[in-house]
Amino acid sequence: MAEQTPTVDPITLEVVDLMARLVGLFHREYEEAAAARSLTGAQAKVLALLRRGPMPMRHIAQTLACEPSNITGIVDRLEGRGFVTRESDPQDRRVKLVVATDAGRSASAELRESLNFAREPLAALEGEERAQLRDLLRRMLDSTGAGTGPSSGDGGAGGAAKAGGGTAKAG
Amino acid sequence: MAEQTPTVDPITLEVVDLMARLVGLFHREYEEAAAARSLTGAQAKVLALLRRGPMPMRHIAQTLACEPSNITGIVDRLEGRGFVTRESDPQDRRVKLVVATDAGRSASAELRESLNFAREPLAALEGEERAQLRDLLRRMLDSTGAGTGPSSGDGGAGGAAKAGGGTAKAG
DNA sequence: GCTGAACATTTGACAACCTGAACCTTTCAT
DNA sequence: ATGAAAGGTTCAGGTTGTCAAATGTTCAGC
Repeated sequence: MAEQTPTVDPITLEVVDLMARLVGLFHREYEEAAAARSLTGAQAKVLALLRRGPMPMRHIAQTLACEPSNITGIVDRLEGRGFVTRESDPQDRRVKLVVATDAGRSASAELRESLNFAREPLAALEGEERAQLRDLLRRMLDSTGAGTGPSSGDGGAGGAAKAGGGTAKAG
Repeated sequence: MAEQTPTVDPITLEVVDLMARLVGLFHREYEEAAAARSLTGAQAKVLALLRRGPMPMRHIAQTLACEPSNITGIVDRLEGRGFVTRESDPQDRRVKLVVATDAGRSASAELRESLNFAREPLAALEGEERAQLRDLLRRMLDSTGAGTGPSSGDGGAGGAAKAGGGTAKAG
């Protein structure tokens, strides 16, 4: 906090700007792909998380950066459609493990494969450039220690964060 | 559908994965920064769009990829807090131009500057590497024709897309 | 000039997402 | 055994988003 950065590197600013547009693109693609399978974005994210195996609700909430009470509803709807089931953890009966059903797994897999995001914009780069990009991104992410865990797997379009009723009080 | 792409370039896959994590990070940061100023993500996005000048509601809806009726509500709340005003376009009285007030402009500017995302992960890169990253991202985005227009300016974290009631019918 | 199609915005109903506080059950330390 | 702590759920309340049906405005064609 002691450091004053009144004017940021102009290149940095532009990168942030590009990133914002990329985020927009990615987010849109993801929601559309989910909607095409009658899933909402949030439901798809949870389902994607479950591809690695059963997971306690609390862990889901942490990964998605939202309140646990929120997950309850999402899992309710997912369960109502037969995409997941709740099983209580024999180790700790407070915990409920959310498990993807076959339908859930295959829906998530389909969704992941339908994500054209990879092919479209990335096709504009040469092989070596892609490797360059990969290295740069990797270094950025490593620096933040933003590891959700093992990386490859979910195509989750990102965290949820505080937005709703709380701080923002409208007229 | 005719094209078979069973196995994508492994580097591409990894880039997509890294991108997804980055998108998540960015998204979260953006929402947090907005919440810190008592704004929701959607409100911040609209405000960011308005940094370039007044804009018809219809255009806002197009840029954010959502229904115009949705914008009505967001602008309502923004207006209720004195961040924007509605003025009818003298050229076409059907159109309402949304204009950011001084408060709105400065809130958006503050938000933009508070985005630590730039400093944190981007600090891990050298100056030249940042330029490299910028060029690569630029090429990716140009290829998709995802130009909202002149690029630099808004920090809008992206589109909205279908999520709600429509296709997803819960139990 | 008048009529009707097309457009921009709004309204209302409804579903999903999200937070925050209160509550229940289970676990664990004392 | 008792009480604090943790995992989930429920409930109330606000925001975002969709869709369908208004309302007001513009524009083409007659």
